[in-house]
Amino acid sequence: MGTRNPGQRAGLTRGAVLAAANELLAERGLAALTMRAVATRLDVAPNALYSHVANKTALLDEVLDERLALVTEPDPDGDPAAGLHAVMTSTRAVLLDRPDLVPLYLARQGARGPHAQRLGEVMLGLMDRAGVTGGDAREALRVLIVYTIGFAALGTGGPLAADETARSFDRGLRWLLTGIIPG
Amino acid sequence: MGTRNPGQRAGLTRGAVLAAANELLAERGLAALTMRAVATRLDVAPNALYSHVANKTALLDEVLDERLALVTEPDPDGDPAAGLHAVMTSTRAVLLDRPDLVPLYLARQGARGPHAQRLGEVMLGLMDRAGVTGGDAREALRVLIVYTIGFAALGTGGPLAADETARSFDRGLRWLLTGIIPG
DNA sequence: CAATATAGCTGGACGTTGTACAGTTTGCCA
DNA sequence: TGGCAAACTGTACAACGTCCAGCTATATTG
Repeated sequence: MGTRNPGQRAGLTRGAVLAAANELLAERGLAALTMRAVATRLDVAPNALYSHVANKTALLDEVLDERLALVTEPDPDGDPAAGLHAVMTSTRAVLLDRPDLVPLYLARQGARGPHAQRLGEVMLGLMDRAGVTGGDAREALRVLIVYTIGFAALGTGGPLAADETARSFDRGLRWLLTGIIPG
Repeated sequence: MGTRNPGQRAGLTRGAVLAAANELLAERGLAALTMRAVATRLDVAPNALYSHVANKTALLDEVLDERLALVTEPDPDGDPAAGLHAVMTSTRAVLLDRPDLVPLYLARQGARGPHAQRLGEVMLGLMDRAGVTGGDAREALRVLIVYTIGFAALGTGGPLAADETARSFDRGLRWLLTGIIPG
């Protein structure tokens, strides 16, 4: 019953592999996210995954970017500072649901996937409407991203409780936004 | 010549193990920092390390904290904001010299060693002198640490050059400090 | 409809990692 | 001088990522 069917198609797809990886990550953490574990969950031999994913790094890259798809986009015509505030807050919340992921973003020096790119463009658009452009905008973008990812990384543990951490995040974020968009 | 002496004391010390780990990290990066590599460098069997270090995690913890000893302490009687600025700038520089280390700080949810603790107290002292106390001070401390470690993590790669990144860091840091210590 | 190519899967294996176990050797202290 | 604890060794194990060679069910072609 549960035994694998030698030489038979299991109907494995790239999406199924990704989904299994995500489930594993949510249920048992990053350390448990091994190729073998993903394969076991899909009732498949470990190397079968390599028909759909180049290697583990590539798999993680996709898990990473897929996560960012959950960030809610702000109203592009609303108040720019409020929009930026909303994006960063949402990003932090999304990352906080998978704390193990965050060190990976940093080890990879940030995300480069399509969803990450889209978010960056949205934020640049908001800044543009607030009169922050060119190099200044890119610098500010970097500051906001670093701050948010950093807080997601350090946000779960530590001596402060969750809501206190959320308040700290919010205060610092406002300080930054005030600096970026004065008045 | 290079052969090991079976059953003979090699004069290994905890400090030597730590030093070897640090060298390896500096010369070949985190991926090359394996127990076996450390042992080879000390001309010793891999498991000999376990007489001096509990396990690899403990070894890394000590490498991590040792690194923070290099952060220059500020004048405790100078201008508080300037002092905080100096500590964070120094911290970033120290971490930037071992970029591989930074994701580890984040994976461990911050540093807990004695040097990390000392730095925290110094910073709290500066804030106290600036009139920021209690929960406000702890929140501000967290914000500054997260920002600095985050920037060290994302500071090396990316589209901007090193000096541009340094300038971004400085701008954001000033925004935060202005928020923490107005006027 | 038959022959062939191909993509998806399998078993098995390799090299590397962290670390446990048991034994041997050494230096120190009673 | 006898013995003991600490330091070090060889050996081994489980788990990891990933490669290779085969088998097979499906898709493609004549």
